[in-house]
Parts: sequence; C-alpha cells; structure tokens
Amino acid sequence: MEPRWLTDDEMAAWLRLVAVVELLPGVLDGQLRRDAALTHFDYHVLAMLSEAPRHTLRMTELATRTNATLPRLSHVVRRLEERGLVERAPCPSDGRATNARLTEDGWAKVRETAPGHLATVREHVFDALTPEQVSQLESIAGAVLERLDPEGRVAVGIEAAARRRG
Amino acid sequence: MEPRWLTDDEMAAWLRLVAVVELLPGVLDGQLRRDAALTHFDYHVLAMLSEAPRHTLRMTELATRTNATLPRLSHVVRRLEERGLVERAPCPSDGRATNARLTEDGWAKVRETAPGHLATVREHVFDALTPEQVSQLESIAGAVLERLDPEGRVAVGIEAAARRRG
DNA sequence: CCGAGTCGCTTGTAGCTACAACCGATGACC
DNA sequence: GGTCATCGGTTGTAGCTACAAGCGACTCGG
Repeated sequence: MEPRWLTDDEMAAWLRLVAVVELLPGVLDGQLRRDAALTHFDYHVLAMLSEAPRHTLRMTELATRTNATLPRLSHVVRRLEERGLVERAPCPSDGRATNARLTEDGWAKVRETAPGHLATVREHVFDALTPEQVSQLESIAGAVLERLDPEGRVAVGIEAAARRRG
Repeated sequence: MEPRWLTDDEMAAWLRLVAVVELLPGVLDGQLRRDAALTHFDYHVLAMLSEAPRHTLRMTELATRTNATLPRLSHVVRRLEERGLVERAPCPSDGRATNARLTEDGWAKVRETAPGHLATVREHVFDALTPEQVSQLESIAGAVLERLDPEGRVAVGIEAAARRRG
C-alpha cells in the first residue's frame, strides 16, 4: 500500500495543528482548575446548561452539545452533582430519560468563572489572530468538523450557543 | 470584573475549534488503536524517533518534539520498551541523560502503520480543505502556538520534521 | 575537593476517559 | 397482553495523564 504522502505545506500545517490540539486542552484545564477547580469539560457542561431554558437539558442533548459520549457525561454529571453544582431528576414524560439542571450554586459558579475563562481564551487564541483569520478559522474548523462528525450532531450546539449572553 | 465578551464571529469560531480539539484526538486514537494497538501519542513518539539520526533521541529532546511533559513521556516510553518497540540506554557523555532508540521491530511498526494513519489524516482533515485553507491553517495554528508555548520549544520539532520522508 | 543548586529522568498516586456490560423503560407488532 | 428490539442512562474496569516528590549526576563557587 503506497500512501499519498503529505506535501511540505500540509506537513507543516499538520504538525502545528497537532501541537495546538495537544497543548490547548492543558492550558484551558490549567486555568480553570487553578481558579475554579473545574475541568474545561466541566465548564463546558455548566455553560451549556446555563444557556438552556430553565437551565435544564436532557442528558443525551447535553452530551451532543458538549461533544461527549454518554458514559463520560454520566460520570462527570455525577461528580458535579456531588459538589452541588448540578442536580438530576427523572424526566416526567419519559421514564428512561434524565434531566440535568443547574443549581443556584452552579449558576453562580458559571458567572464567577466565565470572565477568567474568557480572558484565557482571548489571551491564547483570539489576541493572536486578525479578524480575517478568525473568519478563516471558522471555515476551516467547520469543514474539518463535518469530517469528524458526519452526523452533524455538534451543529445544534453551535447554533444554540451563538445567541449567547442571555 | 467585566470581561470583554466574544463577538459572534469569535464565538462561532471558538465553538468549532473546541469541537475539533475534542473530537480529533479520539478519531486519531481510534484508528491507530484498532489497526496498530498504538495511541496517537505513541505513534508520534515512534515517528519522531524514526526521523532522528540513528533513530535515537534524548528523552528531553523527544519530549519537546512530541509536545509532552517529561513524566508523561517516561511512562509511555517504558510501555513501548516493554513491547520491544523502543529501547533505552544511559547517555555515555552525560550520566543523567537517557537515550531512546527505535528497535528493528519499532522501525517496522512505523513503516507498516504510517499509510493507514496518513489516510486517516487526509480523510478527516486535508481532503476537507482547499490548498489556500491549508496555508491559512498553518499561519493560524502557528500564531496560536506562540501563545500556548511562549518558549517556542515546539518550533524545533516542526523544523526537524519538515524534511520528512528520509 | 566539597557543598549548594540545578538538571534529567523516574516513580507513585489521584483523577479522568474509553469501552463494554448492564438495566429498566418504551414502542412495535401480533 | 406478551414478546422482542431499541432507547436512555448508569456502572465497573482498565488504561492513560497530571502533579508532586524523589534520586543520582553534573556544575560552579569558594
């Protein structure tokens, strides 16, 4: 099997992309863990809940909006529940389903954590980019995303979060 | 503390980027684990060794080229050594240092694994992008990388791997 | 030399994720 | 109503990573 090798341009782009994918989670996790004792994924879960009507989402829906598998989400939500940031209740209309809801403490946590997190995102990503590059990044990441997630599960979450700052 | 919020464009780009960062490692790990019982990070380690003179690198140098911390690399190399893909030997010129070297089996593993991995990278990333976008991606990832890794440790590895296919 | 400080790396432990197995609830079908 | 496949979610276990501590080797000033 003779592979189509990568061109020099592709290889350069690939190595940089891999480095970003490797380092970015660590930076985001680091800041949030220091300042709020939260993983970036924890924060993502809380943020998605905070944008939902009544601060409530079904586990399955929450999983797609956080790009997570259901087992992973289940473990994380259990820990968040133990910390009093989230609570779970069986869905009245479907006995199988579970609704996750942000508690008062959880909502407060999101509000006090968001500024620091946003500052980190700005500092490490957007302050390094021109407005033109931001738009290019959106196109590129969107195109790659369609290959990574053919069913387009993620697209829903993006649309929902676009009308942020509720 | 009043944060500078993200613009709509920035938020859209950010959510897509986060999704890529979340999903890409899983896709890469998945293919390599199925086909070669390797993590993407394992593969990265083997690939960097395969490009080095005499298939040998110092642990510290290998860590910078794989964007890893030294403890992480140490654990991974120990496992690879147990599988006979890599071997370690104390550096003759510096008693503190350790040299990691690809074994014959490790070199064979890289050669038989590379085509499938490259196909995955093409399929999920570069086939979705125009040549222009590839070049934009290189600039964008490079700019972000400078913020994530101020000391520029990673730059060395990029330069070294640019002259690939040796 | 010799002691303090640093370097290069390893080890131990806690915590998170992936994968697979599992379980009750639901719906389709007869 | 009973059976079966599927859905929505949880739990258990193995494996990897991060963080902190530790340890020998080097260096440099006195």
